[in-house]
Amino acid sequence: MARTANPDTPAGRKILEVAGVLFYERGIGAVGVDLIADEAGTTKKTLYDRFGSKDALVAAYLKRREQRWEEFLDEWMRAHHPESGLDRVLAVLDAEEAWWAGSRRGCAFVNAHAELGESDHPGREVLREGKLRARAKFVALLAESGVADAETLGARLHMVYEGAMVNLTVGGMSDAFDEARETIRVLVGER
Amino acid sequence: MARTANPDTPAGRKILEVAGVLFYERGIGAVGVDLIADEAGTTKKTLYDRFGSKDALVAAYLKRREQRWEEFLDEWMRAHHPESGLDRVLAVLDAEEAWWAGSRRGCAFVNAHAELGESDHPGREVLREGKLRARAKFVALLAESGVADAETLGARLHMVYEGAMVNLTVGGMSDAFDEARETIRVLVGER
DNA sequence: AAGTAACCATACCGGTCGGTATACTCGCAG
DNA sequence: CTGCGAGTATACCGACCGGTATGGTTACTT
Repeated sequence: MARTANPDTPAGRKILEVAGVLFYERGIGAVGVDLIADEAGTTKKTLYDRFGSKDALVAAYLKRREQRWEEFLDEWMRAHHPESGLDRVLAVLDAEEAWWAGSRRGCAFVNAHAELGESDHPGREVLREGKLRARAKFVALLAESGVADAETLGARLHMVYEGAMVNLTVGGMSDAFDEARETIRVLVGER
Repeated sequence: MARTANPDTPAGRKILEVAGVLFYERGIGAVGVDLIADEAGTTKKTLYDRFGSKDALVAAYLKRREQRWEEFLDEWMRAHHPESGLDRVLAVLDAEEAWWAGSRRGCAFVNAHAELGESDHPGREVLREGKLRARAKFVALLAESGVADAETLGARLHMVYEGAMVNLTVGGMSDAFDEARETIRVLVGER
């Protein structure tokens, strides 16, 4: 008797894939489990057999989203192989712009935070971890390039990066990422 | 026959006040009109007589929130009367920290954007305008102090400010505002 | 041959959602 | 005294919500 079901089956993967699109595009609360099951060509029964609850599916969606973004970023870095510390940081912004590709929905984690709030939802910890990992990525890129005080500078650059996302999506400022890149140039001290 | 009712009545004001707390604290989708009516000591009938629909009430909530924040900020400025351009900008961050006062729910506009998405909701324009006004505030504070290129610098500082909100609330980074103030000092060029 | 994991199909549950309907009271202005 | 705007109280509506129940079909394993 499997107390915690294994979601890694063909139907389970399809459900997670469909949920990934629907949750992000329409919001977590706005998408019902019936719709996800239908859209995935399966049934609610199977969804609950694989994931146990909607909350667990949401948590799986967030984890998967984080994982997919990191894979995307790694591949972007491999394809564009920026060399200087500054270029490597700026490449993260380029990758993020490409990652969204026109969607105005913004950061999935910020959106999820708005819907999950201060509850004890299993997905909440994923959000916090995701932002900490994003910050750590900036710090690591700077440290690899031998930048002094990478910790402090990385935190500042990450903050600019997060602000650009908000300004682009909520504020509709289409040049937010250009501004962010310029701001980062200033903070890194390029002249 | 009033096609668009006037919400500015005792019951209407009470409903808007209660909705302001509930929508922010629990999220727009998570709060039903029945709850708002109950909590306001009135009835759903009155709510619909005043506002016409939940969407309209949400839009009114967002407008009111924007207005209250600007009043709060003005009063904060009057009470603390910072003088230098830098101090005036930093005071906005101080005010924002005081404005939240411990809540981890984050920016009401960012949260609303997550729930309203790309629909044609009447509240969406309020969000975009709100962020533009926030940016304009930074620009104005710098321009008043005779800073050169206030437009560019103001946009950058505003971006840092928005990033700090995200990192504090979603990332749980409790020192986000301290980092933002330091980053702003660097960008303004204080030494 | 028996067991089991994975899956599909359908029906059902209690609860909540946004929104409407009906009918009544009160205070005030013409 | 009549009309009306503002308000209360309650009942109702169809739709949808997350979650469960029942039952049957494959296919692979032991």
